[in-house]
This record gives sequence, structure tokens and C-alpha cells, in this order.
Amino acid sequence: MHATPAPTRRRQKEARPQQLLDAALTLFVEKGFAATRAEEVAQLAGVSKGTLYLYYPSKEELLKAVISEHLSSRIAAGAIAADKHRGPVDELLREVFSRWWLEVFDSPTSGVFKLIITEVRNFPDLAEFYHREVLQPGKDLIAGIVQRGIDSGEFEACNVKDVVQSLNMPMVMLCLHKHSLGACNAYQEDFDPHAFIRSHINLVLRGLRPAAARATQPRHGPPLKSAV
Amino acid sequence: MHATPAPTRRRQKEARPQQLLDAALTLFVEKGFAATRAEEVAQLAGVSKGTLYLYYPSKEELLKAVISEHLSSRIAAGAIAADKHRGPVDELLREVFSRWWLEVFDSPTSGVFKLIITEVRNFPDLAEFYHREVLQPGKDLIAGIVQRGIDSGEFEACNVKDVVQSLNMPMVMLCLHKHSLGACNAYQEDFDPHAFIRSHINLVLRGLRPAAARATQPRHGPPLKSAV
Amino acid sequence: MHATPAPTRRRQKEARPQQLLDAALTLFVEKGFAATRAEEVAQLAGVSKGTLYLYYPSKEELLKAVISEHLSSRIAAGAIAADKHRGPVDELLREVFSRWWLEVFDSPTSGVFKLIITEVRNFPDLAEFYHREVLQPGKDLIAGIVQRGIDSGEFEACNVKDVVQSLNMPMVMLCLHKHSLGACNAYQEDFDPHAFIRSHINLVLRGLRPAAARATQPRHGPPLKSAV
Amino acid sequence: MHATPAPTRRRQKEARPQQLLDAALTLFVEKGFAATRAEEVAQLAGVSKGTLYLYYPSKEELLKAVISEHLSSRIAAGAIAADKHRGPVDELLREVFSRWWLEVFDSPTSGVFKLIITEVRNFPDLAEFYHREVLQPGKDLIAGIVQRGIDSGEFEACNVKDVVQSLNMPMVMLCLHKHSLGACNAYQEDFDPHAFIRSHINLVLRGLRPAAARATQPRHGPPLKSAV
DNA sequence: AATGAATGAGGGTTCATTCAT
DNA sequence: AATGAATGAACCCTCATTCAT
Repeated sequence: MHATPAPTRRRQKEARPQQLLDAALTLFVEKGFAATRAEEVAQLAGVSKGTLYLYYPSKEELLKAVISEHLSSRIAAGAIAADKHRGPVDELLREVFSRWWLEVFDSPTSGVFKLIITEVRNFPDLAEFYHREVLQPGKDLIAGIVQRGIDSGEFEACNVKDVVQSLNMPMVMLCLHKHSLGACNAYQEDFDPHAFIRSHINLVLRGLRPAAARATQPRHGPPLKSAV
Repeated sequence: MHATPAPTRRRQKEARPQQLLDAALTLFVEKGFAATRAEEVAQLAGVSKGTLYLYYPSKEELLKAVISEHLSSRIAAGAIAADKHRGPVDELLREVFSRWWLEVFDSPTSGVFKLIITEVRNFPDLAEFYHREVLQPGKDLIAGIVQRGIDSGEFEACNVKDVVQSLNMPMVMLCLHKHSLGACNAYQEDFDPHAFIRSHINLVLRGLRPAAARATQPRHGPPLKSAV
Repeated sequence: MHATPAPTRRRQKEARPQQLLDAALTLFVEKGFAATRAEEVAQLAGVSKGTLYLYYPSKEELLKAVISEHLSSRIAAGAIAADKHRGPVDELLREVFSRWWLEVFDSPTSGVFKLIITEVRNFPDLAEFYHREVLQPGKDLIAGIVQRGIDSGEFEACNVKDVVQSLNMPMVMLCLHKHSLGACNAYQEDFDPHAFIRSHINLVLRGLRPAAARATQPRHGPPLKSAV
Repeated sequence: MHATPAPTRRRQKEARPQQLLDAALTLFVEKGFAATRAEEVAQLAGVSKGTLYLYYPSKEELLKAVISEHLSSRIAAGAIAADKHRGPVDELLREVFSRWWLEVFDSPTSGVFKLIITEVRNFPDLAEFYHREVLQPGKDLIAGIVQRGIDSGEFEACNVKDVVQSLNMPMVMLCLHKHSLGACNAYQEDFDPHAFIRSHINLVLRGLRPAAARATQPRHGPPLKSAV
């Protein structure tokens, strides 16, 4: 309805931090923090070198801002809706992962995992941050759901922590892949990440089903073959 | 019976490249390529800055040497011995992964995965190299075994590529973790990677078992609960 | 009886240059010209960075304005009143120095000496300016008085120029000290500059008194001992 | 007898610090610390920018090295020989000042006073350093001698501290002058600093002589007139 | 008249690489 | 073969100055 408002200076000032964070995320993920020049970030954000420093006092602070922006808000989201769920647990797990996956994998946020992997040893603050904001809540969320399934007899008794990792790791791995090998335009196999994740969840959930229940098809999730 | 002879110059000269490669791998994995100074590598290898350049013409060539050394020889190893195997396929899979895992995870080679993830986009040569030397052979190996299982009726029909990823990704992920968050001495959970991998393989193989076979315990692999 | 009227814009506009000059003097003296940021000057003057440039076209012009303001008007002041003096020359000298001292030492003008010392070599214009406006008139003034004393027999024959320097230098030195070591809150000895200057003038004037007159106390100036 | 030794690298390495310190002193005194670029210092020392940083970790450390080098060793020197002196005190004072003057004024060390004045407020460490290494020992030395003169009746009773300042300040002032106005090739008056200092000392010592002694010429120091 | 966001040249510092010893 | 002093290009960051508001 409204025409794009004229970019007054005031308006630009408000937009700058986000522009800079976006540019920084892109480049830090692509080239690594150390190999990205501050001026490149500014350029990609459409401003000059000096302007970057009006908004962030150093390249390192920019990195931290990039990470905290993406970690605090988005990654651990969706946890809230989980508690209310009634019904089979495997359906809930599929839903939780779907939501997370849709929000993260196709968005720039997926790059943050590469950033963490890459930079955590150079900036140890990140470890605490990532653990507190992402890892712990994420694992707690999934572990809680899996435990529910065990309690209800829907899942075989098992080591819950390990199952959480089995479910999760391929998702994080795909995020990493997207921003490393997956971004090299050669070797782009006919690989559909979304289909794979559905297939993977299926496979793991099948493995969790108790022996007694195995003779019948699961209510949710297609048979393995059709997963892709 | 003889004491090791004092290292002659020739002996030292022959040992240099390996010392430099080891030092470079350690530091490149820890800090990233761009953030590692050539002199640090030399120092860790016990030689002077100038000596490094006697053996490698540039820091970038050193990186490539580090990677090619580890990729060519070790990572895809064990593939050969697989063909001869006769017997249940799940046993074979366990064995192949075990061998790979033992050779890779506890050795410095595990760091190469982080290096690849971190640096492919800066050095696109690596993509082709890694794909040809590691990914393709590795995936072919596992895919072949899984396909055998399907053909023999031991596994449910399924998308083989996806299963390969489901099996593999957590292993690579653990290698990455070892050299990123896992190396930050906080947040070292009581997590045993070896146990987890056994548990994960179990879980996936259970998911692969055909419905008809599910009522009986598998011959290999403990029940889920005892996996850790 | 009326409260000061709220400063109108015009009023502010007229006050700006002085506010800026004062701020600039303070900061240039404290930190040096090169180490003072234009924005700091503006801030101390209570205006924004841009406003400074409405009044002075560059930082360098601001420096010159600061110096010329203080040099032209105040430093060589008091010279005029000297000619009319009748009576003993030492009394006149005491009076001239007293007046100068009171006007300069306790005012921000004292800092200009530091500024000159610090910046003449970077801005050679200052040399000519300072020499013409301050040094020459000041020395001529004092030299004239001393010469009068010699002519009248009140002072011993001597090299007038040297005496002028002997009288003057400690005063300038004290101005410099005030804005360098004297401004470091450690090492503030129990040193009273005013008392010292009286004592110093006394000492020099005693040294000037001709041998014949030395047996009697001077009419002006206390005995040395009570000088502090 | 020996030819200048070939400048091997080893030899150069040993000479570098002094070359850099000399260059730095020259430029810092001439232009001020902030207005001197590190590369200029390197250039004047005949090395490249990077080399400077092989010897001093930062421009600021270079400044401190410059100052401490000159302060520790030279400025307060000569104090030792003073105690042994027997004979008239004014002769001793003349000798102490002469020695100090010859060592300082005509050497680059004279610039350190300008450096201190200029930079002490930006680097407060210097205050403590200068006070401890130069001011206090220097003042104590002179004060001790003057006090001896008073005790022996050679000098009038007086405030010793003030006299010390009266004697000293012109000397420091001349050092400052040499590196500020005195270095501007205009306005080089026919002023001979060495002659002035003799004249100044004379004048002050005459002022110190007790009334009873004034009728006779001093044993040392010419009559005032011939001081230049 | 006043502001302060934006610019970009400039300067401090690092580090890959060279080369005299 | 090995060293490490030296170099200088490159990068982070600052700040004098401009100009749209």
C-alpha cells in the first residue's frame, strides 16, 4: 500500500545494524572471520569502511553481534509449542524438527553453525554462549519428547541422550554442508536436504519402535522406501 | 639394543616435512588457516620460520600438503577389505565403521574434516579433492554394503543414499565437535563418542530391519538400552 | 533583578567562537594539537562537530585563532602604562611583572606558552607571530626599564638583554610547568609560584644593585630570607 | 687503525636500537609524538617500517625507551663529583652548572625536556619517572650546594628552594627554546646561550652575596658588564 | 544555524616471504 | 641446510571533514 519510504538518513541509521549484520554473517560464513576484511563487510552492506565502525566498535564485536543475534532469537524457538502437544510422540518430533528445519536451514541462520564450529576456539566466549542459548535448550527439548515416548511405551527404552544426538547431528551437519562443500558449485549432487531429513527422522523413529509394535506400519511417516 | 643414534642431519631432513605437516594440521585445525601464522607452525615443528619455506613454497601449499596427506592415505582406507566379507551385512557395517572410527576419530586426522569445512570455500581445489578422495569412495563403500543387505532381504527396501548419510553424518559431526566445542574445556559433558557411535549404528540398523524380522533380536548389536 | 534572559539564538551565535576558542585552548594545551580530536573540542564547547566547522574552516585555523586571540590582546598588555612611571626603577619592574603575572599565570592564557613551544615547528607561521606580538614587545619593554635603571645609576652596568632573560625565563617556565608536570596530581610540591616569582625578582634586582649601594637595604623588596 | 667493520647483519642488529632511539628523539622533539609517524622514524633510522616493530612493540614503547635512555644516564650526572669539592661554593656551582650544561644543551638530550613538557599529560608514567630520575636529584644537588654556601656565610640566608629554581629554570628554558622557536631559522637573534648562562649564574650569585661582602668584587665570575 | 551520519585518506601494526649469513 | 633480520603489502581502525537533514 505504501510506497517505499524515502531513505532519509534517520531511516538509514536504523537499518544499518541489520544490513551490517547480514553482510557480516554472509562473509564470515563464507570466508571465515579472519579472512574477511572489515571493508568487505562494509561494502556488501553498501556503506563505507568508516561507517561500520560507527555501529560496531571492532570486527570482533561485529562477530559477536552476528552470533548473538541469530542464536538468541531463532534457533531454540518452537520449544514453547511442544508442551501442549497431545497425541503420538513421533508426530510431535516430526513437527518440532520440521519447524526448526524450515526456520533454520533455508535461512542465513544455518550459517551460524559453521561460524561456531570455525571460531569457537578463537573466541571462547562463544562456547558458553552457544551452549547456553542453543545446545542445552535444544537437547532438553528433544530429550523431553523422547522420554515421553518411552514413558508412554511408544518408544523402546534407550539411552535418551544418544538418541537426541542421532536425531540432531545430521541436521546440523547439513547446515554445515550447505555452507562448505554444498556451496561449491561442482559436486552438487541430486541431494535434497529436506527429503533426507524426513527420511532420517523416519529411520530413527523406526529404530525406536518397540519390538512388539514392529509388525504394523507406523501411523505417521511413510514407509522407508518412499522417503525421498 | 643400540641406543637410538643421535639424529644425523639427513635424518632430520627427512623428518622435517612430517613435523611441519603435523604442526600445521594442529594449528590450522585449532585456529583456522588464516588465523595461523607461518611462524607458529615452524615453532611448533621446532624449526625456524625460514626452514618452513625450504620445504613448502607458501603457506597455502602447506595447507594443501596437509590435506592431501591425510585424505589420500587414511580416510578412505579399509574399503578394500570389505568386498571379501561373507556373512550378515549388519556385522560388516559395524566392522567397517569401527575400523574407520578407530583410525580417524582418535587421530589427528579427525581434524581434517574441520579443515575441509572451514576452508573449501577459500580454496575450491579442496572440494574436488575431498570429493574424489573421500566422499565418493566412502559413500560408494557404504552404499554397496547397504545395497547388499537390501538384496539379501536383511534390510528393508529404502533410499540407500539417505541411509548412508544417516549412518555417516554423526561420525563426521563428532570429528568436528572434537575440534571445536569439544576442545573448549568447559561444557565437556559426560559424552562418550565411541559409545554413542555404537549406539547410533545400532539404532539405524534396527530401523533398517524389515517388518517381518522385527520380532526377533538381531544377532549382532545389543538391545538399545544397553548401548551406552 | 531580572533573571538572565534565556539565551536567544543570536546570543548563542555570538558566544560560539569564544566557547570554541576556550575549549580548543584547554584541550590543545592539555593534549597537544595533533592528539586533540576536533570532536572533543566541539563537545567541550557544548556544540556538535559540525558546528565547529561553521566557525572555523579547519582544525589548523582553529589553532591559529586560539593563539592569535591570546597573543594579540593579553600577553603584551600593560606595556603602555609603563612609560609614565616616575620613581625607582625596581619598583616599576616589580609592578610590571606583577601585573603581567597576575593576568597571565592564573588565566588560561598561561597555556599559550606551552602551545607555542609545542607547535611552532609544525606551524612556522607561529614563530613570526609570537615573535612580533609577544617576544619583541615584551623584551623591549623590560629592556627599556632596565636600561633606565642603569642610566640613573640605580643598576650596575650590565648586558641588558641577558638580564631581561634572567628576569623573564622563570616566569615563562612556570607557565609551562603549570600545564605539564604541574598538572599531574602527583608531585605537586609545596611550591607557591607567586611567592617564587617575588623571590626571584628580588634576587635578580639585588644582583643588579651597584656595589656602592649594596651596604644599604633596598627601598623596595624585602630581604631575601622573607621572600617566601 | 681498524677499517670500519663490514656491517654484517649481526652488527646491524646491535646498532638498530640506538639508531631508532636517535631517530625517534629527533622527530618526537621536532614534531611531537602524535604528529610523528612510525614510518618516519624508521626511515630516518634507515630501516623499514616493519623493522621498527622488531625492536619496539609500539610507538608508545619507543617513546618511553627514548625518554628513559636519556633520563637515566645523562641528565642527573655529575652529581657525584660535587661532594668532594673544597673551596668557595660559588665556584662549585659554576662548575656543576657548566658540566651539566655542556653535556646537555649541545647534545640531543636537550630535546628530552621538550618531550617531557609536551607529553607528560598524555603519558602520566613520565611524570613519576622524570621526577624521580631528574627533578628530585637535580634539585637536591643544587640545594645542597646553596645550603653549604649559606652555612659558610658565603651566601645570604634565603629560601633555598626558590634559589634553586632561579638558577635552574633559565637553563631548562633554553633547552626548550632551542627545540622550538630557536629551531625556526628566522628570529635567530644574536643570542649566545652559553654566554647567557654564565651571565645568569653571575647575576644570581651576586644577588646571594651577603650585604657585608658586597663592596668587594667576587673572586669568581667577571663583573656583570662583561658577561656576554 | 545546527546536527551527526557518512566518508575515505591516513597511520599503527602484523605477518608472509625473502635472503644474507 | 638452517637461521632470523629485514621488508613492505595489507589490514584494522581513527578522525578531519563534508553534507543531507
